[in-house]
Amino acid sequence: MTIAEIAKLAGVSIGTVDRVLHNRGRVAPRTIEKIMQIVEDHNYQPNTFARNLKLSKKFTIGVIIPSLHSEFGYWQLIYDGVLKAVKELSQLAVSIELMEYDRRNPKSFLRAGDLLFHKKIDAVLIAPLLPDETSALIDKYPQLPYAFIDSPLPCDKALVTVAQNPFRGGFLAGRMMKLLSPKGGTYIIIQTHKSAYNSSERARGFKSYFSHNPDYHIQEVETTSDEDGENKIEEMYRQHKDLRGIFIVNNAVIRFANRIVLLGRKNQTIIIGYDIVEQNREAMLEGKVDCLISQRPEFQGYTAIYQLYRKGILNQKPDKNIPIPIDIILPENIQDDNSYNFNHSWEFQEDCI
Amino acid sequence: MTIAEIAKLAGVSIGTVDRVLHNRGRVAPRTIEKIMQIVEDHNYQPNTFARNLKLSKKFTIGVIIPSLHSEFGYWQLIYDGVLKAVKELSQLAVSIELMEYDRRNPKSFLRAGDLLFHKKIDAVLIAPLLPDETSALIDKYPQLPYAFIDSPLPCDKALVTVAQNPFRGGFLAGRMMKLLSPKGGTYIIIQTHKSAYNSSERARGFKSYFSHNPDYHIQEVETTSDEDGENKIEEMYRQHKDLRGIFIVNNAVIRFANRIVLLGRKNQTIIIGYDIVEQNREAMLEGKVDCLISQRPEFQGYTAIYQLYRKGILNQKPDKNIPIPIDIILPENIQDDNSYNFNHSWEFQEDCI
DNA sequence: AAAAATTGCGTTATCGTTACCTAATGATAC
DNA sequence: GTATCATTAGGTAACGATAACGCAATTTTT
Repeated sequence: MTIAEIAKLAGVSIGTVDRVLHNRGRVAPRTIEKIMQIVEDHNYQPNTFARNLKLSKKFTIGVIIPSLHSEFGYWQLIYDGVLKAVKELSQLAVSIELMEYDRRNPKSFLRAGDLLFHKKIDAVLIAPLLPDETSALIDKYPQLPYAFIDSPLPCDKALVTVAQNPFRGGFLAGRMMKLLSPKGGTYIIIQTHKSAYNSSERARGFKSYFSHNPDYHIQEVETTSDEDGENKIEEMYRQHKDLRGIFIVNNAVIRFANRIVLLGRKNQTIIIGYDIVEQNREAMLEGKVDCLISQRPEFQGYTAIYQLYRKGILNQKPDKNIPIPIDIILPENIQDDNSYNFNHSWEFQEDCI
Repeated sequence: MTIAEIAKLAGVSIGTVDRVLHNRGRVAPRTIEKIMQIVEDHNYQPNTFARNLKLSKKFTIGVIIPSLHSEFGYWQLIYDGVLKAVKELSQLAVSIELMEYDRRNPKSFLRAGDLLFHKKIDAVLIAPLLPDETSALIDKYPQLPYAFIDSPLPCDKALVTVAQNPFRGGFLAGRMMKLLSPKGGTYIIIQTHKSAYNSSERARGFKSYFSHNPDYHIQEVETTSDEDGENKIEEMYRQHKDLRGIFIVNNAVIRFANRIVLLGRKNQTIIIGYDIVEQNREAMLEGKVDCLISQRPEFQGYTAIYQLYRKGILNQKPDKNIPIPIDIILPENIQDDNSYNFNHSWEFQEDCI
């Protein structure tokens, strides 16, 4: 079904049909009705190729995420996925503008946002780690479609949210802790970004798993400065002779693992953390970390870009939430981590008959 | 950069440029050279929208998979993902032709193939469960792009393979067995499709995990007819008093779980199987199954269609292998199974402050 | 009542690519 | 010297959607 066919059926010209379809007025009410009837009856869908050819629309997505080199390269992994998607979609007029910020410095976030909005942006991919500032930024530029990544923001300002359920992630970490350390004792949750939604929810999920189990005593530790956290760990070992496990709610697990190994306490301590960033992978291979929860950062970046593209170029309604599976990584399957990385792929050949 | 611009730079008409770009001859060697130089210098990429508008190409993907209602609905899940992708891509001229077969009947596979190829097909999505027949079919129609799904075929006839590494899956199942049943004893691997590549590789991976562990004795059981397998299980319990775990290498886990519960042996037996099909989900919620490995069937179908589309419509080179992550499902995280299903999504709101 | 503005609709050029149809030019054959 | 052919190249009509423009026929304003 094309505009010309609709025009023929309605006994008008394509110009009139076009004016009806785009609500550009200057059409008699009876004509509008007749045309809309035909459009609905035949379920007319505009030809995407013709439409985009004519409009020669450029679709630029602004990307606001923390510094790529921060957090042990976690954001670089997200950005890898973004780049992969953009590469695939470049011939469909999609491009990006990257703007990094320092998540410990709210002003840098607002600055990044303002800088970005001075460029021509058609959509925004944002990691809403700073809820208030993100809300403020969106209120300042409310007309654009926003995709949230890595972490949800409990509001309906997002077109799509690509993130893992942090509560469930923490809950599952609890289950793994119990499997890996069945005896019970004292267990510690470490948060380095207390105010972050993901952090506190993961901690809540972990506690929730043990809430009815009297054998497991859960302690929480918050840290601010860098050395602070490691020192608190030492203190905990002194206080709790039965300290058997540590759950770090983010990718900083390597910091604490190193200290625990240094203290000679690794043998008695199960360490569970987040994300297969390079240093964590090495730590796991060296036996310093027992379990990692992964949230597939490349996939998140890739998917978020595709959702915005579908909205912007294809005019489709994206899924409101894209839940990221909770991957359990153990030393036994970290070799499969290429499964989690778009840039490598395993070869079937070697295993084949 | 457009064809018109190239033509201007080369001092020829767009018709000539077009003839060069499509190798349609009738151009002087010197002109060809000049035009190709410009094309390379400016890295000319044809406009996808214009190209497809002009060609108004239809891209139909033939889908050959086992009956949707077989294997407890596993293939329906794959097909759900296929449908989701096709829905998104329908406005980009993508459509499918489904052809089901009975994997126990090689002839039905060949018949399905022949039926399919009588229709206008531009690409094929195929589950190569029958290696010889698949090879034969491809050799018969070698010019089309093929995507393999669910299971690899060790040959280079596929444009793209979307599948999980079955060896690693079995290996990880071994690890989970050890975690869930740390005592050791006799453990059984059950295969219902011995000749299937996935089945035998998963079994091999599981055995490999325990290959240097004298505490775990691994026995293999093959079954053909339906009741046969369940009866063999009974026999095994009689023979091995220390039978502590069963690994079923596919989604038929429910069959054996039911029998084991009936025998009153569930308490002493850890049961690990594959795939969150509806019956397995229920079985896990009822405590009949302890661990499932999932291979994200919806994602497989979705991704495979997208890869073929990228090749067919966008003329891009798809990734050769798309490895599917090995998901570990436990009763504690099966509630998150919506994470594995495109059709549901969790709401952040309920958990938010 | 004349001028101005509005309404309703048709016409047409354009986006970049493709494929076909001519039109030159030069070479060869008679 | 003309007819025939091959080679090389230019011209152009689609593909479908869009939006500017044009032109009557009305209605509103002065």
